[in-house]
Amino acid sequence: MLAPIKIRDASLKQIRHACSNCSLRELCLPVGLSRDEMKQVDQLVTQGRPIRRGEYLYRAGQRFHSIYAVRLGFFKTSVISEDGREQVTGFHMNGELMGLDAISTTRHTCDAVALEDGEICELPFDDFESLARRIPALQHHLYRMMSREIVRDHGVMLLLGNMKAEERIAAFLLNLSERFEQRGYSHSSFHLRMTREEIGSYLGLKLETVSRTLSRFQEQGLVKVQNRLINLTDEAGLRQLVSSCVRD
Amino acid sequence: MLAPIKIRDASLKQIRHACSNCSLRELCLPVGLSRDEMKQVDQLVTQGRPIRRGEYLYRAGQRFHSIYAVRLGFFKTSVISEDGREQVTGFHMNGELMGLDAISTTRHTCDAVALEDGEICELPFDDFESLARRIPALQHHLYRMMSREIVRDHGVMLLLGNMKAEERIAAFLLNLSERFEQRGYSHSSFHLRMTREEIGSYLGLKLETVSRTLSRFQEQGLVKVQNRLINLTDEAGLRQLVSSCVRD
DNA sequence: GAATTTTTTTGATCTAAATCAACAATTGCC
DNA sequence: GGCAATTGTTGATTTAGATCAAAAAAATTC
Repeated sequence: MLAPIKIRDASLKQIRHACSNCSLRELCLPVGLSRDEMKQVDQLVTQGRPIRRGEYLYRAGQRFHSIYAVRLGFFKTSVISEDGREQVTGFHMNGELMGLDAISTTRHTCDAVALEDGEICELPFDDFESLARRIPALQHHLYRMMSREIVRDHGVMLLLGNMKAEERIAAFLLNLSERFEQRGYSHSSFHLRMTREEIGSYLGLKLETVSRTLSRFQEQGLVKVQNRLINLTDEAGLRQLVSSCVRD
Repeated sequence: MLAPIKIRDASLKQIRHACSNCSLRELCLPVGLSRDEMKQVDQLVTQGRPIRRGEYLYRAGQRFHSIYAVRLGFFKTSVISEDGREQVTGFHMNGELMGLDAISTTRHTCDAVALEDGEICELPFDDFESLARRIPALQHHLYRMMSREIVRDHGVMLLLGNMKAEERIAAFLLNLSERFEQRGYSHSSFHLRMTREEIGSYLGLKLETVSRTLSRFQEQGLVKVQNRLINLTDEAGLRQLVSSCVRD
């Protein structure tokens, strides 16, 4: 969830635990599976496939067979409008699922491309579904993951519909920070895998605005920017930016 | 799907058929259930409850128990940011589900309110889930409905991130038109159930901009506007607006 | 059905972000 | 390691839509 809708997500820590050290981590499955059930899921989850930067997992219009779990790396998904405008719909890192949008039409509705070398897990959806019928926790888990995607999208809608450039970028940085931290990386220092243009496309801004805003943040001592390396030097300040503007 | 991502939805007509005349229409379940399965679903789907205009189905933060199927009427869902800004996340009419966002956290993440008197069906989610395990078509159907919501949200993201006011409003009118038509109402003449402000909140515009744009459309002969009654007098023109601006 | 409140329209002005432009820095490639 | 291509920065200018304001029209309430 990118924009600050106030809902506590108590389940995060739990999930992180469950994901830490088993072969199911790429599914982020909560604990509670029997040894036998685990084995069945394992069989479904094919060995992670290495993916090179720039490689597409799928493109809009292609037939849908599998959902994809990021095991490693950084991906972007985007939709292209009739007249060729790109809207980045998300950036995805390990433990996150892609392709859920395709279930409804049995065709992919967006493109998914790797922004750095990585590894992904392909989950044939038919198999997943029938296995889910036998393993309630698995069924429930997918409902939860899809629901989470909807919540995330609503957050982006709030951001796009209501926030101004500074707020959007602050929210974006804080969101990345949080997600890196959840994965055991530094929350205050991280590398952007995407271009300014891609950030802009996600946030509904032009790349110049993204660049300028980052520069301004730097002047204000909120962040330190060296190319794509970001240092959050005043997280509280950023947080304030997100939730304070346009107060009435 | 609001913005024109080019994916054909072949299943719509089929669904409409299935929904036409059975007690499951509020779930929009595709055919293929046995008589016995139907009966089980029927038991789950409580008798539709009448809802008055202004009544809330749920509010953000409340515990999640059920998803809601609109049987009749017109609803809006919206998220409120920390500092009180409202983002309308959707308008919902009969056959559509609300509350899917709540599955992930077991708390509702948005408000749902009736914009006119109507009738809704409450579906206790736990029961739904266990029934879904026994009825594959039901399980699959919920995955599809959730996926569809994700696709729709991506369309809104495209609209908010890339389109200008005129395009947004044209897309919005065409989307309503299509949905009314799918339900057997006129596609060219319909009544807006929401205020200009609510339209604006959904589309990321101020109410003045919505009003002005509608007036301009009227001058251009694209629509006829009488209060909330809308007459699409040049659908082709509207369609062109949506897909032609900012061509490069 | 008169009075109050809410919603809508329209005009004037302002402003945040887009656009246009030029150059600098990085990255990737032969 | 040098060269081309991509990506990023910064400045000047424009503009779409926001904001402010006021009045008109509808809807609601008593």
